[in-house]
Amino acid sequence: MKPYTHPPASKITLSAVMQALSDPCRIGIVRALLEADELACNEVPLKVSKATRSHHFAVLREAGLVMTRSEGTRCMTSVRRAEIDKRFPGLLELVLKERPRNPRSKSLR
Amino acid sequence: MKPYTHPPASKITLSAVMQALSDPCRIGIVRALLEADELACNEVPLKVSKATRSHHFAVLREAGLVMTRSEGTRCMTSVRRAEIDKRFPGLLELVLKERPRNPRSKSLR
DNA sequence: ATGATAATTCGACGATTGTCGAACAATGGG
DNA sequence: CCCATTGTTCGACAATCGTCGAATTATCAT
Repeated sequence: MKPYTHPPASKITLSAVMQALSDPCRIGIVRALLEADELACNEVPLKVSKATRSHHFAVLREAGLVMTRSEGTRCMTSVRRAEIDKRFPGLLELVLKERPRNPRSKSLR
Repeated sequence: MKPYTHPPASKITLSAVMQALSDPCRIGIVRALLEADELACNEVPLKVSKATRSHHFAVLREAGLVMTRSEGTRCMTSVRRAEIDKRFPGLLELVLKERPRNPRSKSLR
């Protein structure tokens, strides 16, 4: 099993969070997580390899935006909603409101 | 003189804005601008060269966060507050609330 | 045990980024 | 007209980033 590490809420910085959300792919991940509450890496529709997917999840995790617990062979990830809402009120609403620019594309980027 | 170009509000994307704010230096610029309403590049206290400073302002401008008008030899820059507030409500408040982390102070509150 | 499934780790790669000094351009003041 | 002030632009550089395939680890089901 993997010992996922998550920074404490007090260590989460605005710039790190912004950096994590600077990639449209990761914005899509966070939005999907917000809408589904909890998802395995697998279940987020992305057009990237699983290596890249894993990388994006790690970036979000290290920025403090998401929390991952491993369940069997899957890794269930969810947004640290309460903590983020408390520290950066309104931020997650921005992500939720952001609709993909291209109405043609169902999966993000 | 240079014709500063600014993207229309409709072209401003969340990821571009996040990317622009992913640098602590640029977060500092935006906060200073929010507090002062309008500033010349010169007047923002930064520890970087003027070339880098100019670069940061360009990034913020191209992301749609700020607006620059040239007045004499100075370039006066301000946050596009109304447009950003409308498109990304709450975002600028996050920047304003973010206090620079002082390593000396244990608990802010 | 064997195999299937899920995710991480490991190079590697091109692209982008933040930084700088130096050169350049535009303006206003004597 | 010269010159100081203010920004921009131009390489250049190291560092980081997003991406991938391949190898690896971990877990579950048979």
